Amino acid sequence: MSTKQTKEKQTKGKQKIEIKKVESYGDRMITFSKRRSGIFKKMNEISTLCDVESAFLVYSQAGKPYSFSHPSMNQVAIRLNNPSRQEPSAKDDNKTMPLFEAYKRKKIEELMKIYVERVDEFAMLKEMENMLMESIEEQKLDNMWWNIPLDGLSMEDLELRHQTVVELHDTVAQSQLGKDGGGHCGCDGA
Amino acid sequence: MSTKQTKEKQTKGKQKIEIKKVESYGDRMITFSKRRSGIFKKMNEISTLCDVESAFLVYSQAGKPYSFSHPSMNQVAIRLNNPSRQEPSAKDDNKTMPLFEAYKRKKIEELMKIYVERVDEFAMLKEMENMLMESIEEQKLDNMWWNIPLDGLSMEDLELRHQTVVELHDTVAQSQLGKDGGGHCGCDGA
DNA sequence: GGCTATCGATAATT
DNA sequence: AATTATCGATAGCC
Repeated sequence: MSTKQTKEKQTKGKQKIEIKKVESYGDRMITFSKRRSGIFKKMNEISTLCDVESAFLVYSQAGKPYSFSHPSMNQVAIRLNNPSRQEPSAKDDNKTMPLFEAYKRKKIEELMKIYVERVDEFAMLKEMENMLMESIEEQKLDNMWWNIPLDGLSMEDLELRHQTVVELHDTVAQSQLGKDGGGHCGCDGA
Repeated sequence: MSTKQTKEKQTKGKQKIEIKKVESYGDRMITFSKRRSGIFKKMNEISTLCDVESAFLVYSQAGKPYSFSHPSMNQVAIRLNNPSRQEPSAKDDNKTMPLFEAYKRKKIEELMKIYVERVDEFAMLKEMENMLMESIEEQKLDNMWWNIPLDGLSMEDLELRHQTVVELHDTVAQSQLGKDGGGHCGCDGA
């Protein structure tokens, strides 16, 4: 490596930046992507080095959740599917959306509550629940997912949850029709 | 760079380490403390630079939680979703709760993934779907609310959807069970 | 908790 | 996405 001569730098390298919102949408996405990776890596490192459980969540403006958790490394970045179409903030960056979103979520929460109650009446739910809990015993969830408040849930989350309820409902209903009802509730203990 | 060591360095500086559990308890605590600070800082930076919500949670082995969450509109959403604790003051210390909710939500994401898979394994969904469609054909299932993008929805639309869902499930429940909901399982805790 | 040398992360550039 | 040069984070020490 002795081609000294004109040591013109190819790049300025990393320059110091002010910590404030990156105005350019494209640059912001690039920064987000890179730093997200960096934080994932650091999360993994601190979890391993220090033998601790850790979780890291980022919600993009679109409500798209990225998450990391160490004890279950199988999913470094859970990405619930995204319509991936128009971007809400390429030019428009005001803060009215969050408020509206929050209000919508509240409404949806009410909706889900009633919805789930209806499904709950099918009563075979417990069977599913048991199967579920077996599958994820390590998670030690003391709350059923449908009892957990939906604050901040993205539309994608909601749709997925709803879809699951529908599927569950379908399955339960079929089992009741095709065979015996087995109409015991048994929804007591966790 | 060059392999000359004429000058005595005061320290060896940062040395490369293998990413595995730090065996010494004291060192592990130091590493934990330092890196935790570093991650907090990076979380704050990515939140500011990229205008996203973020949360970071670590449970030490002793079960002590350390958490970070970027403020901003998260508070608003939480408050809207918890009418019982509504307060105009933004000084509230409920920073931890949203974080816990976020952590739970992340767990739920994992759970849901497995859950959906399990339910899917039952594989009789399609058939039931058809029956469902027949039962409530008049409800126009192809307009089910979860298929409609909620972006520009008005509150009136939401109410309408809400009502539709309730009616839909009443109908389904009655057609399958021949009875309206009177008592249910008591699974719906707080 | 602070310091220093070095490693690792990343802004700028291709 | 890949490279480079620099900045920022931190291992080792006190």
